[in-house]
Amino acid sequence: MFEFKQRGEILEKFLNVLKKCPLFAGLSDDEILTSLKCIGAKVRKNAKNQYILQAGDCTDCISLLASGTALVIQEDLWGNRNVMTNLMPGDYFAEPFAAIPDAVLSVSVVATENCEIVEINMNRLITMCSAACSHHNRLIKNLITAFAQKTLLFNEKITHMSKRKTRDKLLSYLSAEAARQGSLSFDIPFDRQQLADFLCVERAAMSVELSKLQKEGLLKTFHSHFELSPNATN
Amino acid sequence: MFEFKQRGEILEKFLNVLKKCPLFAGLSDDEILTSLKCIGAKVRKNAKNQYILQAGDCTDCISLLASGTALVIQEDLWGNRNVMTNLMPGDYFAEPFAAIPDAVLSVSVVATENCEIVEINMNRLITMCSAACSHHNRLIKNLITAFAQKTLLFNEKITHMSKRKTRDKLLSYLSAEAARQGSLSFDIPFDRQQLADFLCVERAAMSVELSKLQKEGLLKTFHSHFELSPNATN
DNA sequence: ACCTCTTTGTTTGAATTCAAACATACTTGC
DNA sequence: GCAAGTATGTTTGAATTCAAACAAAGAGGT
Repeated sequence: MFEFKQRGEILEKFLNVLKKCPLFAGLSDDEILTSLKCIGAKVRKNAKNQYILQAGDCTDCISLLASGTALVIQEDLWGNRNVMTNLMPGDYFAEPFAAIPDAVLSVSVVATENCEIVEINMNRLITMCSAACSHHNRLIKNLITAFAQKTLLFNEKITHMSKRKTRDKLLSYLSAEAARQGSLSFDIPFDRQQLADFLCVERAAMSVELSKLQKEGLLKTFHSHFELSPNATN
Repeated sequence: MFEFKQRGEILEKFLNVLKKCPLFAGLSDDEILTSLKCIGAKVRKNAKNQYILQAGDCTDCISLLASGTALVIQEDLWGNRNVMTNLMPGDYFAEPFAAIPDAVLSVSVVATENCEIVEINMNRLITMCSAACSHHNRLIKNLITAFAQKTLLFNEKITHMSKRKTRDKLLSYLSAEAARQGSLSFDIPFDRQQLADFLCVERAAMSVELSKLQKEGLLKTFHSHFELSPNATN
């Protein structure tokens, strides 16, 4: 754990990722680094399979995934796992819990690869600094947009989950993913078990449906790669 | 449709509701009215069963429900209805779509009673007014908190929906509602069909489960009133 | 009071999903 | 190269849900 005290190699490394994060949209490289210093961002690392955050924890920081991949999950007492979202470099998480004082995490975050995380204190982010730096305004607007986009993402997940049949959940998710990536040929960020946990169905039943869909010619898939036939989205 | 040009009877009528809205937390009555004028809030009315907003629409306004009740729903081509949330006076909606330029509504909002709605332009809300009124800062912080709470609300819904069995979905939702209302005896804002659409199950199957739960002594219910037995939350 | 419409609970057979196996291919580490 | 572990697809019977129909109770209007 260290602070962004000065601009060094390690900051440069993250800059390319942070630039892609909607939180820093419209800011120059220098403004991003100045902001991180102004806000007092910190870096932490987590090894693969470690919990980055655990349900029951409290946090007042919005976390940015700088490298690696992770999953936001919910686990119940019987070991059932619900995958809320996947996290890629540039994604942020824990922001709603950080924005509400003393909110207890209802989800856990698990590293699926070795991860580096930039933590930004939410209070310092939304409280105007005394210097009233000009980009701070921009940051706050970006934060609102980021929240809105996360809400839409959950909206989408609910849309998929609201379908009654495994087949329809799959097609709903895969169509949305194709739309997001702008191509009928795309990779998903899940393996089979994770996809099943994301859609809240049995992996076995899902495998059966994927096989059927392939036999019917609606799609082709190999591991995490999918190719939808143009009429699969009807 | 009219604007908040001056403080009049009609504003007073809404004030009691708006005061309860987290968006205006920490603002005095006068500050709320000043803000609404500053931002240029407008009022619209919708009769029961009318669409307040429809999927496919665009809006740049966050909407506050001032009176009446409504449902945020998704409908697919086959008439399947997914109830995203219910809306009570003081609740707000459409805010993620208003916060993202040109975002198309993926949900509809239907009045379940006659409704009055206060519409607030999102751009004017998040853009500092030239007067830089002191409460504007507070409003923006409130907006961020409001977004965060909405995200947690969707999180909860996903938690309920992620349960595989109707019974578990019911218990998950009812326990959460009891916790929210701070009592094992409470009313829900849904009738049976709406609750089924909220949990994404068949009303018939849900009715059967509710009967079973009553026979097992885990709860009592009559219409929208529920009483959980203390061991129902295990 | 009467009729109609709405809401809720119940029943039934068909369709779907669950849950637990198992087989196969592929990785990973030694 | 080999062994152990992981990921994926398949199969099976049991459990659950769907979908449609119907009955009963209640609300609302005339």
